[in-house]
Amino acid sequence: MKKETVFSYLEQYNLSTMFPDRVQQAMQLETYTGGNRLFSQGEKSDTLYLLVEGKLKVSRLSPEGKRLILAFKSPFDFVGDIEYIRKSTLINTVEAVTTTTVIRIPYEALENSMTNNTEWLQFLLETITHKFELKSHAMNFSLLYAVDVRVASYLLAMTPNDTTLDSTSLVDMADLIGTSYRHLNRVLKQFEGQGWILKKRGKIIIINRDSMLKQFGNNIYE
Amino acid sequence: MKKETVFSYLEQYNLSTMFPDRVQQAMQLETYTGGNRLFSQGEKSDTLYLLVEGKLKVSRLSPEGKRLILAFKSPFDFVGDIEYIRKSTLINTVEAVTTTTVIRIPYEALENSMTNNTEWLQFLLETITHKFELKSHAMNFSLLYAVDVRVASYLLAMTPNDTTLDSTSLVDMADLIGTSYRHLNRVLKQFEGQGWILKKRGKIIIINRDSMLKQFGNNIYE
DNA sequence: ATAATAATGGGACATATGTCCTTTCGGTAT
DNA sequence: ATACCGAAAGGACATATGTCCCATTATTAT
Repeated sequence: MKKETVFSYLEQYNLSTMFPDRVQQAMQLETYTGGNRLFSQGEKSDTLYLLVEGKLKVSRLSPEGKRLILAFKSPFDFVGDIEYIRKSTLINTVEAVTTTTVIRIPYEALENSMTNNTEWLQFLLETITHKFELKSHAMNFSLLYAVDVRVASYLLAMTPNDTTLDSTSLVDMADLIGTSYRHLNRVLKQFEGQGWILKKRGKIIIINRDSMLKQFGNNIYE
Repeated sequence: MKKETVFSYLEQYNLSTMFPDRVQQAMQLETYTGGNRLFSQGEKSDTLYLLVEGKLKVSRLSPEGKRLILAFKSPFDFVGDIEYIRKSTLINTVEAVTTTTVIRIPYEALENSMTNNTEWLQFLLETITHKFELKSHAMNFSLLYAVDVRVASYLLAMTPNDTTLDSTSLVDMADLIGTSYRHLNRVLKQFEGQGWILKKRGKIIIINRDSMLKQFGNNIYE
């Protein structure tokens, strides 16, 4: 793999012209291996993260100790942006799922040069608005549909090209969907009975995508 | 009641200096009586609304025809902001609950003068980030807690000072909480049995706020 | 290979919630 | 007052989902 730099990543996303040199110099690449935390909920926040390689898991522990997985993030997503704007402590816990590279952008570097940069503000606005819509959609979806629909939706969404879903523990999947591990298992068993999927030691293979789509309609993407 | 003007409302919220005269002149006050729609989901969007008097109900119909109530809005909330930024069609339906006054701000008026106004962009950013957090919180809440907790939370949140909740139809309340009318009734009955509330012709009177708080803890505000 | 251990799957039961439909109640017209 | 009507409440039942715990399968150490 070629040696990437902050600059080359920024170029890749057409962001290199938006940040003045001074700001770019404050950015640092950092790599986390699977399972490691970038930060934990409740901590003080001083860095904006731009995910450029790998996959992140955003979760949150309720006061009762129940874990909710709020999102999986893929490259070009930001984390820490909400906290940056609201100047609040970190709301969620974020950990690397696979080996992951992020660009760390200290809030401090942004405060001086960027708070009056309209291009940057517009960019942030679009980013966060998009996040809001995703969240809205997720919420509507989970209020509207029962677990089986959500499971199907998840499976279809996570395998746009491929047919095999791996590296996702079922426990995480349950926490993302917002159900219990037990019930997820029940639903998957049922899907297997329908001949839609195959379960094999954690991996799930979609063997009849069309039937699932037919059964659960177009709910996946709205 | 004194005759309010766009300007006087803007003053009231410290917004008068942010908008140049030209933009302020494009703004119009409009009043809707209870039950009337400001707009419906799917329509083309060309106006930003700033709610200054009254109460709005934001709802959405799923493809299957099930209605979700997404929020009640009170003065100083915006509607149409997401659509403004994303340049999308209207996502939700918004109607007046009580007699309601809004300031209509045509997107067109903003496009010329405001897209490079950093104060405005920062303001919007904060507004939408706040919306995101509210939505996040609502979603976590409904994934985490069962209907009874949500009902209690709703009751407590809607009566910060007062002890009586009226003018909210139970049907709407059910749709907001994300449950069926039938089940809401069941839960309210149970609350009545506990001596926490009294139901009387649609109105609900909280008669034992402390017990409810004790039972359902601090979940209401996080 | 065998035993020990951890991860995964599933049975049994309790409960929460939804659907459908009937009953009750308060208001209104006659 | 009586009869009627629509809204609100509630009964009965089916189903979805959660909890607890035991069985099964894979993984590791010996």
